Amino acid sequence: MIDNTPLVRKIGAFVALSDPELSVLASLHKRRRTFVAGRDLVHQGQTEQAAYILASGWACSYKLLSDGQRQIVDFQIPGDFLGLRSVLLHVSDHSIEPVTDIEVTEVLVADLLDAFTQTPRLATAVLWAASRDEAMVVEHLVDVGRRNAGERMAHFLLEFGARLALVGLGNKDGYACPLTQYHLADALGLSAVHVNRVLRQLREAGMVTFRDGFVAFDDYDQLVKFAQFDPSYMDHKGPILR
Amino acid sequence: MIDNTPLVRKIGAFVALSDPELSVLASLHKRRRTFVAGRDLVHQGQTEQAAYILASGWACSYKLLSDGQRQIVDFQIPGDFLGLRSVLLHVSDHSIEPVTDIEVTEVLVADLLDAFTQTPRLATAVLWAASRDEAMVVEHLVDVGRRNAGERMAHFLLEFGARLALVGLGNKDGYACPLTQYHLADALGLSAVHVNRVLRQLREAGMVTFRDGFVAFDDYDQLVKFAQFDPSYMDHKGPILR
DNA sequence: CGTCAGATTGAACAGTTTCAAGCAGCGTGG
DNA sequence: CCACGCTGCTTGAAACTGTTCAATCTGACG
Repeated sequence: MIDNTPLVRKIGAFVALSDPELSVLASLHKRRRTFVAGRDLVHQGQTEQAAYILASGWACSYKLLSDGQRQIVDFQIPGDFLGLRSVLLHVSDHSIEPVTDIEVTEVLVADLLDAFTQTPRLATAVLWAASRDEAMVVEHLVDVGRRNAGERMAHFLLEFGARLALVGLGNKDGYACPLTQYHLADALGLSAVHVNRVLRQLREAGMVTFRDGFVAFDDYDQLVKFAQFDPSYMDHKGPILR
Repeated sequence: MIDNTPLVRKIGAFVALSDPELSVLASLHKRRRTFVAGRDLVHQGQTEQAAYILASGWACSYKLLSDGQRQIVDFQIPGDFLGLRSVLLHVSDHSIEPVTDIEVTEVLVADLLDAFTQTPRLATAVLWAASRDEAMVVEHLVDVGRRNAGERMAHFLLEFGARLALVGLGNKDGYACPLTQYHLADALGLSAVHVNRVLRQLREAGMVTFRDGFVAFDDYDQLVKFAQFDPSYMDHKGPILR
C-alpha cells in the first residue's frame, strides 16, 4: 500500500488496487481544506463547484423546500464523497452542511475523469461507490415511507452504527454521534418534539440510549428485532473485482 | 448515428458519442427478453443476475418489509436501467416488478466493465446515468419525508410527466399512466384509501385528473405552484462532455 | 450573569390509517 | 349466456400517530 486514505480503504474494499492505480488515486487528492460546523460548503442550485472526499468529521446533505422545511438526505462520514453527484450533474440538487468541523481533500472533476481514462477499473470502483451511496438513500426512503417513528429511529441508529463500524468508528456497544435531535428530525421526516419522545421510549424500553453525543446500544439484539434491521444490503465480503 | 435505442438516446444526452463508442454500446445489447406484468424479474436477496435496459413498458423497483408492507423506490420507463445497482453490489437489495408487460435487452456486467476499458468515456456516461437515477430517488425521499399527501401526489405526478416528456411519452397536457392506486400508495408511503381521497381532492380542485390509465393536467401552472415543483434537478441542456 | 442552542414535557389538534362496506368492470367456467 | 370471483375504485366513520403550540429546563460560553 502506497497510500492509506479513507478513500483508498473504501474503494479497496471493492476493487483490489494495483500500485499504479493507487498512485493515480493518490494524485487525485489536491488541496486539503477545512470547514467549520454549520457553514454550508455547497448550496442547492450552485454550479461549477468541486467534489470533496471527507477526511474527518461528519457532514450532511439536505434539500430545502420553499416553505422552509428541510429533508436531510444522508450523513457523510470519513471516506465518503461530498458533492460527487452535484459535479456530475453539473448543478447541485442539494446543499451540504458540516455537522462538525471537517477536513476534506478537494477532487477536481477533470482529474477524476482523466483518471478513468488511465485506469478504467477506477471508474468501475467509483461507480460501485456511487451505487453503495444510492443503496443507503434507498434504505432511508424505506425508513421514511413505511416505518413508524419508533422503528424508523431504531433502524436509523442501527444502520449508522453498521456504517461507522465499517470504518472503525463504532461497534455493537455504540458510537460517538455528534447529531442533534433537530438533525434526526430533519433526516427522519419527524418533528424535533417527536424525536425527543421517541428517543425516550426507546431508552425506557431498554433498547438504545442517545445522550451527550453518544449512542449506546443497551440491547442490540432486541433493537435489531424491533427495527426489522437487516444489514445484508451493506455487507461486502472483500473485493468483488480482482 | 449507428444506433438509436432508448439507452443511446439517454446517454447521448450527456456524452457526445463517437462512432466507435456507439458500436461498443450497441454490442452491449444481448438477448432481447419479455416479461409479463406482475411477475417479478428480480427478487430481493438474489445474487448473480444480469442487468437489463428497458425497451418498452413500465417497471418498478421496491423493497418488502418483513411485516409485508412494501415501499416502491422508483418506477422505470423506456431507456432506464433495471438492476444495475444490484449487479454492481453483487446482491439485489430490492425486487423489480413489471407494471405492464415489458421488453428488455439483457446486459452482462462483464461486457459492461469491458466496455469501460475500451471507451472510458462510457464509464463516465454510465456514472452520470446512475447519478441521475440517484437524484430521482433523493427527490422521492423529500416527497415522502417532508410533503403532505396532497403535495406529495401532485409533485409525483408532475415529476413523472417531466420524465416521460424527456423520452417523448408525455407533455404538459398529460400522459398515459398504467399505475394503479395501490402502486401510488406504495410509492408515496400512503394507504390506498388515502390515495383515492387525495386524487379526488386534486381533481375537484381542478388541478389534475388521474382516471382510466391517463393523467390529465387540468391546470399545469396551478399544480406546479401547489406542489412547489422545481424541475431544475432534471434539466439537462445538451451534452456536458464533448 | 445573561444569552442561546438544545433538550424536555404537556395538551390540543390535524392528517392519515384502519376497518367496513359497497360498486363497477372483466374474464372464466359451468 | 350468465353467475361467480377477482381486481381496482370509492366512500364513511372511528381510531391513532405524529404535529403544533407553549412553556420550562439545562449547560456552555462570552
